[in-house]
Amino acid sequence: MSTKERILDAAVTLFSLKGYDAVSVGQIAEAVGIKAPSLYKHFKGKQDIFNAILKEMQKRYEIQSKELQMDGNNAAEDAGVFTAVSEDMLVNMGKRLFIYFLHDDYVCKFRKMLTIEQFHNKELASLFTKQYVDDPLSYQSAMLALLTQAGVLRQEERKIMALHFYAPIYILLTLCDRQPEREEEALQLVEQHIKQFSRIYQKEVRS
Amino acid sequence: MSTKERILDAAVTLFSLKGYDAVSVGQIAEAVGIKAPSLYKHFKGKQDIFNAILKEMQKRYEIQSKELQMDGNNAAEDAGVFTAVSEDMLVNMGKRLFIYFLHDDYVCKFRKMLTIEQFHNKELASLFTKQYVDDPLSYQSAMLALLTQAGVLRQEERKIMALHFYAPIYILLTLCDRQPEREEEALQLVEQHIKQFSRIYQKEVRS
DNA sequence: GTCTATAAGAAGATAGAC
DNA sequence: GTCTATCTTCTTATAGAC
Repeated sequence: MSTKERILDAAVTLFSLKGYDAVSVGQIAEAVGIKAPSLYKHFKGKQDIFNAILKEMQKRYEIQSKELQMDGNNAAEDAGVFTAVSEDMLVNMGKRLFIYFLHDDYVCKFRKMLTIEQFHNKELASLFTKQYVDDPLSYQSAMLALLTQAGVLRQEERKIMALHFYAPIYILLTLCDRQPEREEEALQLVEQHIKQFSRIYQKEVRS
Repeated sequence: MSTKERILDAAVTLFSLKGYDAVSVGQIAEAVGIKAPSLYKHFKGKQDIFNAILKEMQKRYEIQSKELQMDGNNAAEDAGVFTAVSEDMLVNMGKRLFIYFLHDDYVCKFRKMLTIEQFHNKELASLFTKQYVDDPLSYQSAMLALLTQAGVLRQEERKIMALHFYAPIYILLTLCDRQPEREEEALQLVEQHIKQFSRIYQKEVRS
């Protein structure tokens, strides 16, 4: 790992814990194992480091989006076939999403950093909403629409259905960001949530 | 309004926008219309101002909790009577909760401040979770249990049911904190969400 | 690319006049 | 209770030696 990368890594770690303003260039340098002035050979300044993190993260996000969409298309194709096991499919999908978002080191730190900095300017606010609200909702919406068309789930408003699927996962994820000691509890709730979600949205079998 | 109160007001406004570390004592003083050293006649220091905001907000929260519980008990008693209009009752309750949380000036600023500072220490993390996750969930859970017992809603896991009711409201609330321009859209989604929530959780009338 | 030395400014906080 | 003046420390950033 190059020094430039190590600086970004140390910076995102500190920013995710204390926020941009509470972290000094000296602290970043110390975490890397160099002195503050050496850092200016790699970046123009503190803001430049922050921008580099943003740029790097957006690059990773785009790559990850494409991969997820591929998985999604596969999962969606599966949905048509395995109508019976749709609950397990949803549970696995949800848990996988949850664990990935929670345990991927860079993703996790970046999310915390954005959480702290989201009110700082409009671009950061938009970025947060895009990555953690709009994109997940539109992705889940598309997936759930396929399950509806396949006749597995009830015909309900798609967007709201996606909200019912994603919002509980989101609130539990942000809970874990804040209190990692409650991760096990949260993971169980995610599982329970999805099971109950598929139960209540299932097409009723006449009793 | 006393100078002490005006300092707290200016401080919470600035903290909710930029976070504790990005705000200087001088900026707070300027917002109040005094010079920085004058501020030290009212508070021991910057941290003391922050603590006072915290204390004040917890006082208000406890008062508000008691009031809400009273409303809740009333609403719950109503629930047994008006089984037919339970959907409207839920919609009104949800929208009222949403609008109160979103438009009460101090509540709103304090929530943003806590959002920014939640990772700073364990007490702030616990406080955030209590006020915006655990307490609302346990309150909603109690209310929904009464609707279940009254035979209006299906018998499902209470905690998850509360999560399905509250999580969408929570995610839309945090969206509005970040992007107030999307408030109208969010409010419509809240309404749609609750209507769909009561539809899918309703005891099925045999077709 | 790393270091030491250092500039230039802002920060939190105190002393003491009024 | 407010002010000016001041202290000390920390901050970002640069200059220049190695």
